[in-house]
Amino acid sequence: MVSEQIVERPLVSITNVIFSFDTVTKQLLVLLLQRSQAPFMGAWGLPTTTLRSNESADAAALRLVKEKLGVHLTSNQTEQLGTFTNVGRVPGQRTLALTYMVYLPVKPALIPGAGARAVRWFAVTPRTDRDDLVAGDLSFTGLTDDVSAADFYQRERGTTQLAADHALIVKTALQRVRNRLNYAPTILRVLGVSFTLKRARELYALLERRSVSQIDNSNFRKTHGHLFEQVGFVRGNGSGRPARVYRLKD
Amino acid sequence: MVSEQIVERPLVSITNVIFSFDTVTKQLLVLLLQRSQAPFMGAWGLPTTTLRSNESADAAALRLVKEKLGVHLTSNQTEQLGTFTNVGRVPGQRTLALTYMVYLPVKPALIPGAGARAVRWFAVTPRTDRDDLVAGDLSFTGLTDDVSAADFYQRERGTTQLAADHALIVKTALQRVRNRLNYAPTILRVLGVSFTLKRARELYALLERRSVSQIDNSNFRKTHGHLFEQVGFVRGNGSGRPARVYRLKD
DNA sequence: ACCTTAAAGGTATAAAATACCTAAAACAAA
DNA sequence: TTTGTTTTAGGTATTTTATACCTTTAAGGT
Repeated sequence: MVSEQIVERPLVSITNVIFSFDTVTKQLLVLLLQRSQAPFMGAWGLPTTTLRSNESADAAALRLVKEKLGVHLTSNQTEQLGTFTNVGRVPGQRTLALTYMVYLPVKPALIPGAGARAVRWFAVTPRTDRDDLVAGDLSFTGLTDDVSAADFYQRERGTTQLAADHALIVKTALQRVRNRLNYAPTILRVLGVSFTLKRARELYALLERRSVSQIDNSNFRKTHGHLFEQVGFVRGNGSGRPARVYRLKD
Repeated sequence: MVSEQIVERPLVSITNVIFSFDTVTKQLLVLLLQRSQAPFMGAWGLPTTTLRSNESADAAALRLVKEKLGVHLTSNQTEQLGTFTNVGRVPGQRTLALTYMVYLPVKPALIPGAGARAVRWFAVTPRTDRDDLVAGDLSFTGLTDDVSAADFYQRERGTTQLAADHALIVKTALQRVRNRLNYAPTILRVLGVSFTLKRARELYALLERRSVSQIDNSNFRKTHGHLFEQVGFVRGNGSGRPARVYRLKD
């Protein structure tokens, strides 16, 4: 456990892929901020902090959300994604990234804090062969689907790309989210603690790169119904019968 | 990325769950060693080393295998499992564990190295509600299936248990291995670069807690055949038609 | 020649997923 | 009260996939 040989200890950072949902435009969002410090000054990247001696990585991920967005979350709204340790991933000090996925049940107002020139929600925009992150005039190609992690670090990366290996981290996150859709769709937490099946189908459609109409209401209940449980009714949200409200089981 | 605030940096360790297979007894094995140093002196635990400044965590996991077993592996025989960061997981210095799963295609002879009083292969022994690790007179209860990670650190742990949170790590590894059986059964690498479908079914039976006869040969080909590709024939290994040899696709 | 074991194919049934449909419920607005 | 809208909640028919079970052949051993 504790090998007493002297090694220079790396800096341990926590990096979050924070997901939210825009109920108006029906877009899945990821939070990026524009760095105002070296390294990667001016570049857009994922929110990051440094692990403190008295907190677990999970706690640090929650603290990071609190600091950047003022939102207090509990641990079932985060999931460990992976640890990125490539030696050259950040210039200067050796830095490890312990990464987490965070599902925000609200879409809070954004105020650039310390270390950030700007902060924005980027819409996850699935293309046929990749995902893009789009916010108005700004756009990042998450990563082409078929590029392996090993290849990623070999590539030249331009100034119009995300800081460090954050494109790889986002790609990994989306992969994980898609894998889980059929047995543990925790991404649905971005819809709030409870949600209608309509909304759930919209999110599935987006991530599975198909249109909402391609996901049959009746069949969706049959195949995914066991993942949800009912909590009550919604207030009439317009015309038509109000949709029933569900939450994730377990 | 680099927050310049002064924090005490944790020790970053690499911990491996090394799997192998005994072709005679048809047992899935995990390597444990008995520690000869504090902390947890005398306790059995997973092989661990400290991350060096000039290597990635993946490289360190491979180095650890080389140091403990003298076997040189390449990166497609390891997979990141997760990072364990609970503040109290190790007494003394704050220590993070970056954990990997390693699939050994051979079962090398064991020599206790530095820091170890003994080293042994433990058979993964599935029970109805848990898995045990068994080596002759020694036995450890991996962990009861229904104990969550959060609960794990709350519990009192006796001296007859694995060091630190290694029981939790092993449990997590077995969970992962089982999840992947139907789409990416990398655990089959313990059978070597190539293997017969008979052997594959034996390993599936073990992990799915059923008998080999319950897994129909013909059906197994139909449902899992797409995961394998043929490489040739084996030499006659006894009586009967020699089994064809396959390897994992992709 | 005979035994053994895996390969390689088959069929019949069961279970799951999908396409498509109907009727009722619950509201808003005319 | 009637009409329109949208979801609920159920249905059936078809297709696909998984499972149980069986037969024949291949390729070795003795």
